[in-house]
Amino acid sequence: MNAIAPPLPRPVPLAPPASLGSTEAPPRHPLQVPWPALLGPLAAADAQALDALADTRLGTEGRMLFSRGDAAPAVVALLDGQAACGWWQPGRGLAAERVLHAPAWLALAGPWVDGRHSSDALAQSAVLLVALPVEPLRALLARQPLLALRFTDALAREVGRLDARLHELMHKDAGARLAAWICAQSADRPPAAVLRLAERKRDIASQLGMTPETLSRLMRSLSERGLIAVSGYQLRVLDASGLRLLAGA
Amino acid sequence: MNAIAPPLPRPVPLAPPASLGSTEAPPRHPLQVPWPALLGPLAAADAQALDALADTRLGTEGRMLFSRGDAAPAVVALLDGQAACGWWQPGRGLAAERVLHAPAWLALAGPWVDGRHSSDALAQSAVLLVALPVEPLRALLARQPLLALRFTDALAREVGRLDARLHELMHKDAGARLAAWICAQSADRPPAAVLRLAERKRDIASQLGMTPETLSRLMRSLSERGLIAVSGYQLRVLDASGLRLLAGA
DNA sequence: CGCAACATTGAGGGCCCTCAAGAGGTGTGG
DNA sequence: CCACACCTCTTGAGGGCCCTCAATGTTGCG
Repeated sequence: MNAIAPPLPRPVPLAPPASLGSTEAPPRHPLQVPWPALLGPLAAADAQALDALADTRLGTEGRMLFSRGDAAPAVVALLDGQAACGWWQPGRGLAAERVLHAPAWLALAGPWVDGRHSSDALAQSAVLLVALPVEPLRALLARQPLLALRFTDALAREVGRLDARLHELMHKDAGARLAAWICAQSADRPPAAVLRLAERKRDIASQLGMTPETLSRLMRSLSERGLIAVSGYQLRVLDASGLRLLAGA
Repeated sequence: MNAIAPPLPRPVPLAPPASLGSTEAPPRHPLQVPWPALLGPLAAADAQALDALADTRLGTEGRMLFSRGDAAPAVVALLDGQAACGWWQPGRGLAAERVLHAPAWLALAGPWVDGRHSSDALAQSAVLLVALPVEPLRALLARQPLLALRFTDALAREVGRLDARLHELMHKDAGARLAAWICAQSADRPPAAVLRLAERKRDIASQLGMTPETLSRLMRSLSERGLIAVSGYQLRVLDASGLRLLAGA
């Protein structure tokens, strides 16, 4: 049928149901943190100052990193591995609202304003985290205004992303959201490149606000209409303009 | 039936269909800007520095304030009046994604990061705006780190609000969203106070991601079940705990 | 009064969720 | 090596939520 390549094993085979519960004491871990990837271009002195505050930690696959309502005394970034933020429902697992691949901010806004995490977060692989305690960070930013502006920019980007997702969720149907997502995924790639899905399909569906069943049906529909070719976790865009049309942009 | 008081006229009788198009040159308008309401506690010197950058403008009811994709050279706040941000659909009007009552930020993140507005904005009454050109603002914040932190906080609050809305939209049905909205509206009020809806019901519905018809039906349903009492634009909560239960929190 | 905009109410239907069953892949233990 | 457990995705059947379309009632204004 739509042969691309033999299907590959799934991206991150989720560990046995995450055992919520006690936070095992994580080992300290000296490391060179890639601040520019998180905050943009940075003065060397600023990077060193952040390093001085930084507290890096390891987490094992399947571990709960934090939960909604937990005290959030530090801004947290993901330096290595994969993690999902969303809503933990007992018996149903974590409904992912966003899946993060390092390097990325895991908790950027929550600690800043009300000191609470606003979602549950789960390690989907072994992860390496870095935490910046917010009070010392505030003090640092009060001395280094250019660094403060980098955080402003990062937060503004976050607002933009959330705004766009909210807009899509309110005004587009499931098919359009999927088409838009595929377009976004293949945006900065060669036209006919093979795209490898980096997350479980159920997580993709969850982030798009639909069920895995609906995602599967829509994938088949797009495939039958000749817009994409799918095989397991590999995907190729066959008709980019048709996809954009469907996406309603 | 559920008598509270005679219904009052609607909040903001929307002007004749907004004439998109040319931006009439708005008059300058000297004014004391209430920065603390927008940014939190501020040093007097910082407030004066902002005043020096501020460019206040008047807008008439029904005027388009900006459109999606427009260049956004300045951060904009609403100082007086009412405005709606959302999606302008030719022939269908503006689907409001958020309705703002002064004082509030109208465009806080967009100018910061990509210099584009991410939504359409419409004046729902006569409005008074204040614009802070982003480049001079950056320069100011680079000199006044405490002021930069105030912007960081404002952006972090914005992220929190968007995050919460996204979560509700993804996981709650229309009834739960309405119940949650009513709870939020009556949060900081005496228990049995009469609540006056400050926006058109179609805008409330739009912000909650539902149609006006669905909102109307749900209002009637809540009213028939004795949870609230509605009369026109007045609303009273009769069973707060029942509402919270319905809201799923 | 006539007109315009809004809200309400009803009828009908479509999108997408829920539930269930089956296929394919992986790791484990006998 | 095979059986088994367990996870994933897929596919189908059925139904509910909510949207669309249309008609009616109300309010405010010229």
